[in-house]
Amino acid sequence: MPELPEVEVTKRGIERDLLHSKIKDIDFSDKSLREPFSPKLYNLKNATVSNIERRGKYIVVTTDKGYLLIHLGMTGHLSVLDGDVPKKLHDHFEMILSSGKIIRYNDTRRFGLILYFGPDDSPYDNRPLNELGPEPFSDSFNAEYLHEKLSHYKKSIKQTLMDSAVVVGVGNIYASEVLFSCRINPQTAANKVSKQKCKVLVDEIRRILKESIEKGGTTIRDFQGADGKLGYFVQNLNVYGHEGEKCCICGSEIKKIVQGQRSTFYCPHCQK
DNA sequence: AGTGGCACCTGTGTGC
DNA sequence: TGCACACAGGTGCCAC
Repeated sequence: MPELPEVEVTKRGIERDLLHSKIKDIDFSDKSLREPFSPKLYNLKNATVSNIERRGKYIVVTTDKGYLLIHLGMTGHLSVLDGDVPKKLHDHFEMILSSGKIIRYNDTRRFGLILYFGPDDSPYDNRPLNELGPEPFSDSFNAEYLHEKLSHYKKSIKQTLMDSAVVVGVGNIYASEVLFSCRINPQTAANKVSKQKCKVLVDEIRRILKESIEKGGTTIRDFQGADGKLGYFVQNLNVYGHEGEKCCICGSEIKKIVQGQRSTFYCPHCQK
């Protein structure tokens, strides 16, 4: 489901109900996500939420009794619900707020991650957050940085853009879309991408992610914001999922290839 | 240090 | 209709 825009939309969706509110109770299932749920999560009972941030594809909830780190994996989803909504299949975690609302986490494939960090143990100082590359919207993500970083990688630019040590938040959909916008062939070796192209990459990554956030993210199968709304950026996808269709620029056929066990979509004519 | 392959898990669509 | 298989928005670990 979620790349950076979808996580940002989710974060904004829970913010109004969760920020400055009190967590009355915590509940989680006995099935584990990427890691098992820790009983320490109960430390968040009666905690007051002071901050909610997105870092890469992670959501960090800060309280006076510790931190909650949430990753949505492939199929994770947070919703804000009224207290009397019954649990559904694959609901695995929830915070019951003193307002009566519930923040509930559903994750079909359980590739997500929910971790607790103590008040004196910032998640920013620990894995996985401390190994992440720069935020795409930050000043430290610029053409100079990207060009230097790419020089270390011989693998394809597409796979390299999806590497969270290089830049966070660009997943399988937006990697294809960004490279199409930049007219870069996804199979190009990362260390062969010119500094000029790096400048274009930085600009296009920012533009596309920003536009997607504004449209509520991309809904391919099941993504929805915390309010249940679907994402409309799917209408702006030019290549992802468009195998066999005509390129909107040149009219030639969009191809699908596999790189690192993930599908890549591109226009062989526009992206040389 | 970088890289490819695989693992984690469930649901859905396709082709035989 | 049933079955086998491929594939899906992510990430971490392993051996090379």
